[in-house]
Amino acid sequence: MSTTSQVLEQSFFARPALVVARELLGKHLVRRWRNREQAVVVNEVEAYVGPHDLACHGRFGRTPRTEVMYGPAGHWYVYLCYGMHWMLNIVTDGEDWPAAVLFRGAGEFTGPGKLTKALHIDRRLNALPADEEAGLWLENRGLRVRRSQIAQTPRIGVDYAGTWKDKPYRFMLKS
DNA sequence: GCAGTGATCATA
DNA sequence: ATGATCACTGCC
Repeated sequence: MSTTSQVLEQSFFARPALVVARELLGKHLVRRWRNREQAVVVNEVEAYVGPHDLACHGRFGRTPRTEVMYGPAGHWYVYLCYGMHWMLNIVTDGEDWPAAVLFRGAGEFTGPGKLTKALHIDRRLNALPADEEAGLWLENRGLRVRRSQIAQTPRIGVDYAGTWKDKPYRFMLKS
């Protein structure tokens, strides 16, 4: 049993989105909000791998919204979807390469919109580094995830993405 | 199956 | 200024 708890640094995220996504399973997403701290185990993520990925927001190039994806890894990318739901992503890869991992589920919260609502996440976190000062960060608390515990499927809600809609870039912890 | 909801971006 | 689109959710 591990007693250590390591905050994930930028170097963890400055790798390909597919690698980061897989390794985020079993890590703890920690939220500090109004002097309370809540930690949930990440159990569902999706990788958006770059400008050639027809499901990735970076496919249209730099815009005000996607600018943060072109910046350094380990920063939050938060945007509003369908006028109601905040989507939480962490920027991956190197600078000038738009890629990110979407958090779809953690702890008892299933669905990206329900997760952000439960953790009080909105655009105030956009473009902030994932650290304790921001009030939202990731930790390795020593949970082991075997490859046999990971399920991989196509991503959700990207039917517009041509052949990229079928890429198995969604990673889930089997229960 | 589909309405709700509003930011974002292209077009003008 | 306008219109289309949207990495979702909840209710029919």
